[in-house]
Amino acid sequence: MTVTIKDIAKVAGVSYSTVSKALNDSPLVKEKTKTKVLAIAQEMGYEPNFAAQRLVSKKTKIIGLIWPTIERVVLAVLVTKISNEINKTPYSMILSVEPVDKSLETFKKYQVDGVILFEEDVGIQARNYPFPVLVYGVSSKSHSSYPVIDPNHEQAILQAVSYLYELGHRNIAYIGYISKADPRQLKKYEAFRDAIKKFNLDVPDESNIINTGGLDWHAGYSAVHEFLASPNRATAIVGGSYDISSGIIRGLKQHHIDIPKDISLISYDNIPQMATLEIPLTSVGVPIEDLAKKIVDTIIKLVEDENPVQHSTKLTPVLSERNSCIKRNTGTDFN
Amino acid sequence: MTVTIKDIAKVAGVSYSTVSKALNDSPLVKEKTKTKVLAIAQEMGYEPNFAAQRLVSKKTKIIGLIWPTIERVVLAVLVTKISNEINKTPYSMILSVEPVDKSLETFKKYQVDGVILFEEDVGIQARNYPFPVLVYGVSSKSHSSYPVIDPNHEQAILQAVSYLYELGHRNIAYIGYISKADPRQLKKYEAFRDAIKKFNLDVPDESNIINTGGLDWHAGYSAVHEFLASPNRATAIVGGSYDISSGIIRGLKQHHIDIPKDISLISYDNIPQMATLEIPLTSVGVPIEDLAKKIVDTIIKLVEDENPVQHSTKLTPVLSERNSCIKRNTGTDFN
DNA sequence: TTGTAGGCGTTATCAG
DNA sequence: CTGATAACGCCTACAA
Repeated sequence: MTVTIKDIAKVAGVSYSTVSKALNDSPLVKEKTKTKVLAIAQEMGYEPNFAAQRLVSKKTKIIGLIWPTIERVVLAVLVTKISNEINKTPYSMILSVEPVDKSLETFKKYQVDGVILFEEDVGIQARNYPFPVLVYGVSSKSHSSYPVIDPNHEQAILQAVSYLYELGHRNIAYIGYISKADPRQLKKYEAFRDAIKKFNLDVPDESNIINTGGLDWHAGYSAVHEFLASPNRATAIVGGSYDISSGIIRGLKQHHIDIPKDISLISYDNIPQMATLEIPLTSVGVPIEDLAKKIVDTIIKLVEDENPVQHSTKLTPVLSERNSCIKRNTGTDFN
Repeated sequence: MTVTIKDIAKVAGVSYSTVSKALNDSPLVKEKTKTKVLAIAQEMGYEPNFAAQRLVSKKTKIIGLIWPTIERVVLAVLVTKISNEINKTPYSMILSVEPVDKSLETFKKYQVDGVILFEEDVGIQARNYPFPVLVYGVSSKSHSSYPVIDPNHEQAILQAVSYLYELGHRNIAYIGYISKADPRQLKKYEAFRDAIKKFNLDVPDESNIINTGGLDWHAGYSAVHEFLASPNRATAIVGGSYDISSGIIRGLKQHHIDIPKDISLISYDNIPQMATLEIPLTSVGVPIEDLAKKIVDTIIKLVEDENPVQHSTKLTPVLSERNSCIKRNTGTDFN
């Protein structure tokens, strides 16, 4: 037998509407009765009935998260953080690992208040759903119908290249997954091309750009062989993701190439796990906590605002130094 | 404006209680009106209001899943499968990545119908929660208060050792994480010891057992060095988990040791991903789909039964051959 | 400041 | 077979 406000009312000797008001901290009830009711509620172990609250409020206080491809570390970390953040609010999170369309249908059924979508595919049809949808990914025209939280890959990669340039590196390679189907990966690749062009470091045949063909550590590991086979080996590498870079470390290690003595390595993805790798990796990207916070703040704002501003946000990535890159003699020094 | 059964009632020219019955396929309404109502509901795009249904039914149709440590591939796969399975039922899943105690409190608030718990710690206090809790892990006295789905590590490991023995291997090593804090890992270790004892293969100093000290691929990778340093190197390895074994492959490869020509490798964890590793790995364990199905079936049964049988289940692991083990001359052959 | 009454959308129990 | 009607637990005008 769960205790309801009526039970409390009886014990407190007031009507249950008064209890309701007291519980909701309404200014319409005397401070004294309020504290009394609260005390009794506490004592009786009262828990509000969500279903009833929802029925009347028309809100579910549930945020849906769509994450169709669950098996990658970085996103797993992000999901964890998002869940943590949501749990700090009155909302809760419900996860769907089904395909996007199906997930949205399910969420519609469940009448969630809002949806966070980890965009993995390009073609997301912007149907009319009865809740705001926030996309985490690359902002562009293609899905302009939804607001987007964009971790600003291009700026992050530019920071990485710029950092290496400052350290004196003039031959810089990129090892990442170049996938037409994944805007996030594509963006990083393009950003790298732009960055080295900006610094006049680009090589005509793009031999300093290696496509891993995948996103797991093994893809990065394998790419190292290709990297080492290059006639003019770069002195520094930008790794496209956490998993890939962890593979790169392994690959270089196998060939007894020291990081950072022989080769500097900087990675995209700014997550704490970077520090606990075999070699703590200097990395660029929006710190994952900030990212999670921003995503949660935004979706809740979208949910609670009457006329939400449907604009996208580009975040500001930061560079976290962890000693996997060192200064390099550029040849223009005077000694 | 969402459409309710009352709206349908008006259009159909019947009372809304009839609509309710029709929608629930009650035998108390004529087939003709039933189909008519259903058609209208369909046409008007009716979606039942979960909050209202829950309010009256006292059920939320939500299963909570507690998964405090999200960053491991095998469990991620299992969660995905469980989610898929639950989505085939009228239930939905809500995931919590918070610590066990806090998760349970949250779920209590949300009045979930049941909880699945991936046991990571030994000391789970069996409080009285208003829903059934199903533990995935090792069945033992320590948490006898909850029913447990046990993937039967001991039998799986025995199958692996037995399989290698049949192939002629007499020197078999185990590489896994031996953690007192993780009953699942501990169980596998103990099972291996028991298995080789059974076949009289045990070495006194246990030098054929290597503790990776961790569960990620890198832990397995590092353990290979230790393995190779052993004076009497085994001819076959039992890997403790998917991640660990993927590291072992890598480590052996680095030393130009061929699988299975030089060394046979069999792994715990029977997931499809085993087949897509660099070297498709023969593995033992309950197939992950079966596991997911069993878990979901069981929790739903617990939820829906009036007097649920609180007993634990040990599943039957299977061995899936994928050509990472070969026959070995035992020395007792006659040629 | 407090209590009364109506309603949120459904299901279930009775009469008709 | 069908239709009132009363819950379910809570919120919120409106009355007192």
